[in-house]
Amino acid sequence: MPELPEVEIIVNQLKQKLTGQEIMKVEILRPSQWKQNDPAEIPRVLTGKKIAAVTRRAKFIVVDFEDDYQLLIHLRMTGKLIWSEGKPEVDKYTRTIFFFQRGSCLQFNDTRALGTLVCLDRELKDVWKKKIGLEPLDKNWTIENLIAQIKKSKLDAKSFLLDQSKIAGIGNIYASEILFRSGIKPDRRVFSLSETEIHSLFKFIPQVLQLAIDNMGTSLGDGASNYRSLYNMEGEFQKMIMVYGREGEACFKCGAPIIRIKQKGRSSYFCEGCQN
DNA sequence: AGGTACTCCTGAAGGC
DNA sequence: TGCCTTCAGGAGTACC
Repeated sequence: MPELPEVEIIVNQLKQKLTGQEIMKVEILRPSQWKQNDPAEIPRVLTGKKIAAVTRRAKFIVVDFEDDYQLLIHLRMTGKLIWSEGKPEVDKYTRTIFFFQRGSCLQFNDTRALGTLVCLDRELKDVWKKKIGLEPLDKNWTIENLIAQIKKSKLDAKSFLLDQSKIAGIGNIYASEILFRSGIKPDRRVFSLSETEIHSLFKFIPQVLQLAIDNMGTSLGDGASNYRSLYNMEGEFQKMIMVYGREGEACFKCGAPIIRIKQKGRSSYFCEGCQN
């Protein structure tokens, strides 16, 4: 499942390929994944548009066009972007294909089809960004901003980390990994955290995410949800996972069995010995 | 307005 | 073997 590190890697690769490119054709094989738009209109709207920039905000891939239109791609669970210099290798999970100059193309594949694509006009572009919280790898990641978010929340630590309106980009894998390294149990209410614990979060949130980027992301799980880069490369960070998916196995730090609990229908993994 | 439950979707895995 | 149910997850929506 792509989270901030995986999306960051894909965006950095997309920048190289897409900046300055012009869309020649769009083929939509699964219209339902285009939100807020009439999918039938999309090929006409996007054809001829030139790409000015590709960026990331939270887990969104943001494609800005020279005419101020904006394309948002969210990979959710199983979305993948695949680059081809020639003809695309279409399979049953190919949902939309973007064709560019010189015969290259970008395929959006998505097994579970939960990913979303949105085309926004000049009025709607960037409006959605107001709902997104702090970017852990940006300049606005300060202890003051984090404390401000924590003080007004009644959420438990795990739900807090997953809430994109508070902190941007963390998903289920990195939430458990961050809390383990911070020594905080996932069901702790954030307002009960000590100053030291808040400082741990402040430090480990960007540290874990950056470490995952440096290790090319996390490729975990079954074939369908397994992350791959734009060029179909696996990540390495799964080798550095401490708790996620390790229920019943021994904690690498203290040897106690890793515990799994459910919070809001999602699994959280932690070590009872190492997290308070 | 912050927090919660439900919904979308499909392959894998488990039960009988 | 095969059919059935359950599970996995992010985020938008409706609702309190």
